[in-house]
Amino acid sequence: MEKKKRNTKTKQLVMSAFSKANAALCHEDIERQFAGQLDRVTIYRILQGFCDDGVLHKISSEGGKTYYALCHHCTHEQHNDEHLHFHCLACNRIYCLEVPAITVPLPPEYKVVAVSCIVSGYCIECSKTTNH
Amino acid sequence: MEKKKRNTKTKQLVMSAFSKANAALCHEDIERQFAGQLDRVTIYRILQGFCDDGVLHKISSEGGKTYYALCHHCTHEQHNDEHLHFHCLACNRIYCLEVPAITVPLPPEYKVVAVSCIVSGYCIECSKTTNH
DNA sequence: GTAACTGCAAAATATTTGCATCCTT
DNA sequence: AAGGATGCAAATATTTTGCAGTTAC
Repeated sequence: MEKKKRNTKTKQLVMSAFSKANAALCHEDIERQFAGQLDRVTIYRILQGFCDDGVLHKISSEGGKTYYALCHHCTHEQHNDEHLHFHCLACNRIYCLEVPAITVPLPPEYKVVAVSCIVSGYCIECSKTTNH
Repeated sequence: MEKKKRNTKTKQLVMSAFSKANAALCHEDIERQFAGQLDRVTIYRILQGFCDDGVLHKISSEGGKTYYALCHHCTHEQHNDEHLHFHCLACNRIYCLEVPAITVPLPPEYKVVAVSCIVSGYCIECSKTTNH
């Protein structure tokens, strides 16, 4: 039997950060944003809990850091993580790309379960304002 | 000016592990393989050094662990990390795929610098022997 | 001989666990 | 009231830094 989850003020705070951010956030981001307000350990647990609920999904950045992003297309049963992520090297934001999932041309003997993909470069806004 | 690197016995040991493995290895893998022989800190430094030299490249697995793999197509100047990696969920090996780099269909305003991609599933060997 | 490399100690970070208390339902 | 959630302390794990002794060149 699964634990019944509760809708606490603390969770709402964390969720609000994601709603506003419109980008993936890491533990450190949350901790900084709610410094003095939220305990470090609680944040770990809430982030993990949201992942278990299918509300957030984990993204391991190229640098090895773990980020979390809202799941817009995921359900509790099925994580739809096939979508790509973009990491802007200028503004350093990581967010989900709304492009169709890529298909990798592999020999048919392979059984593909998931594809995790991060494109890095310069996002639309940063391409305009910087000279990359 | 760049530091002159030396070809030490310790580095040769670590390199031999990669040559034999034919797969990506993490710090823990190396540490286990040479337990009592090599210092943990030395391994960290050698792995980082090999990356700086362009001999190894880093792979951040979906689980957030950092793996290292031999660069067969990379030079010191240019890391060719665009190639994909495969993570077998049965034998747990991570290795480079020899398939052409994927192209992600993004709006032209994006400037793409690199693509990091891990396909997970069941490799050819494990697809045969297990019933996935 | 010189400078890079190594190993040990220790510091700095990051993550997890236990438990008493608090708060949602 | 019951049980999940939180905060604090502490344990554990991971990575980095400093430094003295060692070794490749």
